[in-house]
Amino acid sequence: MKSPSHPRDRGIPEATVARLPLYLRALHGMAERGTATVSSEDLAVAAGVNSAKLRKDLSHLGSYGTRGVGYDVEYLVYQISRELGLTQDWAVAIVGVGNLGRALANYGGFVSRGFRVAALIDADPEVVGDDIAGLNVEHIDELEAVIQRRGVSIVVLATPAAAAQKVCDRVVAVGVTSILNFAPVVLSVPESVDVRKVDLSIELQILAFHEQRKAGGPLMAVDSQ
Amino acid sequence: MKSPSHPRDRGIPEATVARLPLYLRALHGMAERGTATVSSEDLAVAAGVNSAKLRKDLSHLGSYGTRGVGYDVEYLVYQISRELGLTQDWAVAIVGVGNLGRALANYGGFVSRGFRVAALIDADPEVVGDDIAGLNVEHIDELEAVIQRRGVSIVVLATPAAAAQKVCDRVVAVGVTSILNFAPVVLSVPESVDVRKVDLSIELQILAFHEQRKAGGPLMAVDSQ
DNA sequence: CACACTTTGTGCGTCGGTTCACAAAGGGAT
DNA sequence: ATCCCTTTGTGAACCGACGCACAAAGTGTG
Repeated sequence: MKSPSHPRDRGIPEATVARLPLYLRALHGMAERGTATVSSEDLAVAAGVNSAKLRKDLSHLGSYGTRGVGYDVEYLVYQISRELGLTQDWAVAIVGVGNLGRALANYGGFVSRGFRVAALIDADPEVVGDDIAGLNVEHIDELEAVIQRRGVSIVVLATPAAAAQKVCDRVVAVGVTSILNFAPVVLSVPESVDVRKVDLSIELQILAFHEQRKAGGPLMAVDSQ
Repeated sequence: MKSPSHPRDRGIPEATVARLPLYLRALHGMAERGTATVSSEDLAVAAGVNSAKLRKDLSHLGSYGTRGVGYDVEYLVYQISRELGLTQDWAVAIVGVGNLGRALANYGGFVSRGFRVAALIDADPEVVGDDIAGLNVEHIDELEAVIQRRGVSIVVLATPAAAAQKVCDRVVAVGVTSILNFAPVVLSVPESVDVRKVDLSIELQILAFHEQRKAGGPLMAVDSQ
C-alpha cells in the first residue's frame, strides 16, 4: 500500500536515526586516518553494532555501498550528514548558565558538528553580562528577542527544574520546535514539538539497578550482613 | 533458564527499569505535596507515560496497588527505591574534572538519590589538589587505590575521548562493573560490565534530523492537493 | 570469458515492548 | 448483604526492531 517506487524513502526508523550519529563519528575517525573505503563489518565494529544492523540502517538512506568493496568513507560521511541535516548550521541557545550550562557552552562536541552556540541566557543578574566561551550572557527577559534575532532553532534547557516548564512554554511560543532538556521534569509541549531529555541521575539509577543485581542477584539471596 | 515460579520475578524488562526512576521522581513530588494515594492514571500523567504501560511496569515488581483506590505513594516510593537499589548508598567516582566533570560534581541530582560523589580524579597537575564541591581532586596515578579505598562501585567517565578507553580498562581491572560514559567513544569492555553512555552531540543531531524534516518535509514535499 | 571470491542489500522468523480492552477486586452507600 | 462505581492487573493483538542467512552484484584473476 505504500509507494514502493521511492528510492529514498523518508520513513527512516527512529532507532536508525539514533545510530546514524554513531556511524558518522566512526567515519570521521576513519577519514582522518586516511581510510578511503570501509566494509560494513569494520564500520560496525568501530561503531559498536552488529554489521547486519548497520547495513540495514544504511539501506534506509539509499544504496550507497558497492558489493564486493564496501562503502566510500567520504561519500558516506556526506550522505549521513545530509540526512541528519548537518550540512546546514544550527543556531543553538542555552538557557540556564549554571554549572551544567557553562559546561555545555564550553563543550567542543557541539561545534564540531554543525551546531553553533548562538546565545546564552540566564535569569540571575549575577551571571547576566558575563562572558562565557566568548559569548555574552543575556537576560531571560530578552529570551524571545534573542531567539528570533539569532535565528535559534534548537534550545537547550539547563535551568533548575522549577523554571523549566515556564521557559519551555516561552520558547515554544516563539516557534522553537526542538528542545534538549536537562532539567529533571517532564515537559508538556504541543505534539509538534520535539523534546529529548537527558537525565544524569536516571542513568545512574539504571546502573545501580544492574549493579545491585550483579552483587545480590545470581545466588546470594539476602545481603543482610 | 528462567525461573517462572518466583512471585517477584527478577526478570524486569529493560524498558521498565528505565522508566522506574521517572515514576520515582513523580512520586517524590507527590509525597512532598502530601498526596497519600495516587491512581495509575494520575501518576502516568505526572510521569509522562501511558497509564496501561505504567500499570504493567509496576506489575513487574509485584501487586502493590489496591483496586478501586490506587497506589499508596509512600509504599510505592519504598518499593521502587528498593528495586532500583537506592536504599543503599552508592559511592561514585568522577574521572576527568574538566568543565563537564566539574558540573557533574556540583550537580545536586546525584546526591538527592542514593548517590554520593566519593572521589574526583584527573590527570592534569593543574587541577589535581583543587577543592571542588568539597572534594579534593586526586591524581590519576591514584585511580586504583582511591577506588578501592572509598568502595567506589560506579565510575563516571568525563575525560577527553582519547583517554577514555585507557581509564576504562583500568577501572574495570580493579573490579568496577558499572560505568557512565560521557566521552564520545565506543568503549570496549567485558560482557559483565555495564556501560551507559550519554552523548550530548548525538542528542542534538537527532533533534536536527527531525527539525530538518519539519522544516523541509510537509511544505516542500510534492503534494497533489 | 568464466570462475572464485568478497561484500552488499534484504526477506523472513523472532522477540521485546506497547496498547487496548476487560475481567477481577476492592470501597462505599443504601 | 447487595449493588454500583472505581481502578487494578493482565491476556492478547499489534508493531517495530533485530539478526540470520542468502541471493544479487560487484571485483579480480587466469
